[in-house]
Amino acid sequence: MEYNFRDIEKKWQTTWATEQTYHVEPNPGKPKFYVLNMFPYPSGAGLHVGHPLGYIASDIYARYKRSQGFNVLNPMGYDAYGLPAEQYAIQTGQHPAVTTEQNIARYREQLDKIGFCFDWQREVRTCDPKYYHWTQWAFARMFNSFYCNRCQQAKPIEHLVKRLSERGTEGLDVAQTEELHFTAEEWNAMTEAEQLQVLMNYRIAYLGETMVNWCPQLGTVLANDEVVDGVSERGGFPVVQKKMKQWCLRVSAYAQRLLDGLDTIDWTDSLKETQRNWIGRSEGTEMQFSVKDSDVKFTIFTTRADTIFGVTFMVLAPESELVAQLTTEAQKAEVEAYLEATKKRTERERIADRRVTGVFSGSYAINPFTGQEIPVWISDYVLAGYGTGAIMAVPAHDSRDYAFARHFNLPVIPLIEGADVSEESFDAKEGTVMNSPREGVTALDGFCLNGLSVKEAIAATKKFVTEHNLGRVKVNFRLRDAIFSRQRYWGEPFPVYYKEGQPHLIPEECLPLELPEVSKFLPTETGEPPLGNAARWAWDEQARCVVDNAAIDHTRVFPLELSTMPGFAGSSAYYLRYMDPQNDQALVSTEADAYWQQVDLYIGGSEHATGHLIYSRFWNKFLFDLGVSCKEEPFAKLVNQGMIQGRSNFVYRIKNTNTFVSLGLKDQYDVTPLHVDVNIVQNDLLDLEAFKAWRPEYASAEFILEDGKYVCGWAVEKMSKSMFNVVNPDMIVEKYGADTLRLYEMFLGPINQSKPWDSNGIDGCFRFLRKAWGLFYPKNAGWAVTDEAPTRENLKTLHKLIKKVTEDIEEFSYNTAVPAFMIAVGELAQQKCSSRAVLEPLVVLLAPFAPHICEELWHSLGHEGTVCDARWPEFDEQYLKEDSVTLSVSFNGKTRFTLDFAADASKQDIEAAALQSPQAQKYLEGKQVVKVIVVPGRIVNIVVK
RNA sequence: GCUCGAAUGGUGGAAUGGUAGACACGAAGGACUUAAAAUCCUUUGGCCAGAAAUGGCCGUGCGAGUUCGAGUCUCGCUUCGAGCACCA
Repeated sequence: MEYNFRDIEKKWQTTWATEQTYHVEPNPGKPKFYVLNMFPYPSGAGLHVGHPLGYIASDIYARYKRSQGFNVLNPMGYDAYGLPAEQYAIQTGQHPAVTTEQNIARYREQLDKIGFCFDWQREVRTCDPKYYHWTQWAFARMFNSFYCNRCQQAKPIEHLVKRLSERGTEGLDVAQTEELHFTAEEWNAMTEAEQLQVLMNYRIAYLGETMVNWCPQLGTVLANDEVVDGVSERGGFPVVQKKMKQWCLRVSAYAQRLLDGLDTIDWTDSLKETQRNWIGRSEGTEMQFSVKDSDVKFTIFTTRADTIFGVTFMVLAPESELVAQLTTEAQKAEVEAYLEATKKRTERERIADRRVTGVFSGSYAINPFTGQEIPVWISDYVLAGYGTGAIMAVPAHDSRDYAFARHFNLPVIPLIEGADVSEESFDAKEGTVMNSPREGVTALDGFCLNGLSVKEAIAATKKFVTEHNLGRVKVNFRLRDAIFSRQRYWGEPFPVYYKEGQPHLIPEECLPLELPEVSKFLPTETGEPPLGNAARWAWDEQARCVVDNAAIDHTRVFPLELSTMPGFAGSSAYYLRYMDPQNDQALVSTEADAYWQQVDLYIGGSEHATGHLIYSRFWNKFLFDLGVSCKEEPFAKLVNQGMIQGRSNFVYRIKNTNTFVSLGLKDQYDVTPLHVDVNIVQNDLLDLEAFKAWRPEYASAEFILEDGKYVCGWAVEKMSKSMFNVVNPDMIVEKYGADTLRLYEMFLGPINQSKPWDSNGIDGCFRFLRKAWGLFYPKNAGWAVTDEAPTRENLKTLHKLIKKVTEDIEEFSYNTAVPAFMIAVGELAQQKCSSRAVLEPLVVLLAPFAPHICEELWHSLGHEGTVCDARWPEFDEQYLKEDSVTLSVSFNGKTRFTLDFAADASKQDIEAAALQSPQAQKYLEGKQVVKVIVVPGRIVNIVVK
């Protein structure tokens, strides 16, 4: 019987769907295993062969775990909010919900064809009100929480309110936007609106006036990770800095926990490193400087407190509030001109053009250690958002300060013995300190660092600064709070309305607050976000429902928030929702969460390292603090699948003709390489007829062939329509079947490695499946499996395979597991094995990789149910033992010949036999044996002189 | 600039410090066939010697080192990829 993959795959996909084979429920009697893929954004282009790579890898693992007796949760859903659908809506007027729905249907159809064991009953969509109910709910909880630094935990805002009313900010150690100081009396004297305003300083979800990345073309703000090289990640439009009132999430409060948590999870080092970079912990010192002839004092942050004696100027960020305070009358005009000029430069220009710019403020700071006067400058190389927005500049030991000092002719004082600072600064934190203080300079309390190493000097300075109350030791993080508003339509609405200028939450029981219909998806004439076009977008506080805008009276009916949430909102806790997707009382029930706990295996791309993977860790930690999630980290193990790149093909057209020349001959002509659709090229040979039919202008094409063939050139590029190198999984499935596609995607290379899609090798996987099928249904014969006892050889092949496949799956080394199957099937075919005792375990082993064919064979073997529930075979060491072993014999490390020994031969026996073997005599002639190394089972190395 | 990772035939890629190139593709030759497709068999890192069996030498980006023995470990480079980047 032929291997008819079309019938087989259709049959089992239908059966799995109708019988809900992969639906799971918590089962306390069984250990759980939670496998998760990063859910896709359903784009209009559909899936290409790169998308399923991770899904197949996790599907194999899920099926394997199920076979091992685990209750496996393997859900799938859609990250359905996003810019492309909205941009498309703006262009076509099509409602994003409609296009999203269509795209999802297409994705589902494509996914179904590949035979995944997803539990579709648990599907979630971020744009579904039943889903975003809980996104809004989490936001509301963040709004109503603050972060206590002392207990390192989020707490209800009422606790803070109570404390403020009792003791004010005295001794308060909480995460905050800026350090406020007031007494209990002052707090109690505030109006409600004033109190609410103050609380914004502490809330985990807060409305903050911050510099944001504003993208005029997209009409929205973007998060830092959505801006790449100064342009928007989506669309590549310019991004400018703009001060706006925005919802923010106080992610920075969790910086230390986000950093520490990395040590507890099984992620790749490179990904952890990326997150460590992004969090950017830096331990340093804050020091206070007073200003000459002024009451103003300001604080700077430095990691090199030891260089205090080398400070020759101070620098303020242009946006710093100190600029106004420190600019003298004489410098005012110049400073203002400079501020104006910097404002105009976009971030991109600043990155592209790093010329040194700056202006003198006119003021002088006083070095607290020496009393020396130091000029205060303003320059955009100092960032307002990091540290205190002010620095002490030590040109001798900081390259940026050095560049600035050289440009404006400021003095450079070297502080490290032997450091040559005539050409460049000496930035390394090493060497022996000198000039600290210089001769003739007296330092406060006789403080002296000379002769110490840099490390010692840093420690000594920190101690001194703390003791003399000149500042404090401080840890700074680069991680910024996440900007959480987007001026877009297609996103989760905020459950917020504005009363007396202050945001108020709509009550939790009124959630979800559904996204309203709008007349158009563009910003309003007055520049408000698209939700400003909604006619019915106001909150009636008494009726507790959404009403027409016309009803707004600011006493009972109030306007609702017009921004929506960003893309990462919906994807931050979806793994929790999968545990309990239908629950309308809670994001996830305590029971469901207690059973499924956390994701055991998460598979997805590393491009989310500083976006989704940070946000969802933050989000989950917050929910952990609330007691909603029982685990602090959401994803115990993470495997990054590599990107599948495109493999483009080229034809070479002779210039000004319609003649195409084959690759090998192209150098003889003046040619233009042109992309050609990879789907009409096979093994780099062009299908000439298909090419002529591909485009009208090629209908009359002529060819110069080599050996009667047209050979195309190729290159690895991004998979994209414009390169004509997109390979669609449905086409592969149509031609070879899903099982072949699955095997081939795994066979292509290590899962975590980026690699080009090359359809050339796919035949090998198809042939393998046909061969495997042939063991059960040989050609020109019926069913071949018998109850015959397996031979020792059969069992050896089988157990070798069990061992290899089990190990490979555990290590995600699928690309080596597939060849193991090929070898085993080859061996069994040669052995003419028909024994059920061997073939049945083979089916179970192969099932995770090629579920359809294995399901069919499993049923042919007379079983019910699904092959995934069959017990995973265990290997038995005894079958792997050999009667004899072949050892290679080498002389001075160079292998010369092999010898067979009994499996239990002793080292001495092996050594003696090797030395006495006739083959060895040739190499021993005239030589002296120095020593013999015997590694049992491996090698005999004879060292001769 | 800093951090992390990679480099092996024509191609994708295998190799607990122990016979480098598994397996697959491609290529060449052969069988079957009227023919083609499909299938099966053989060869396939390079160079040299030989009629052949076979034998020899060289080979894992480059240069050192450790070791009886290095693709694998250490150090120094080169190239490519990824992340961060005026973060004080």
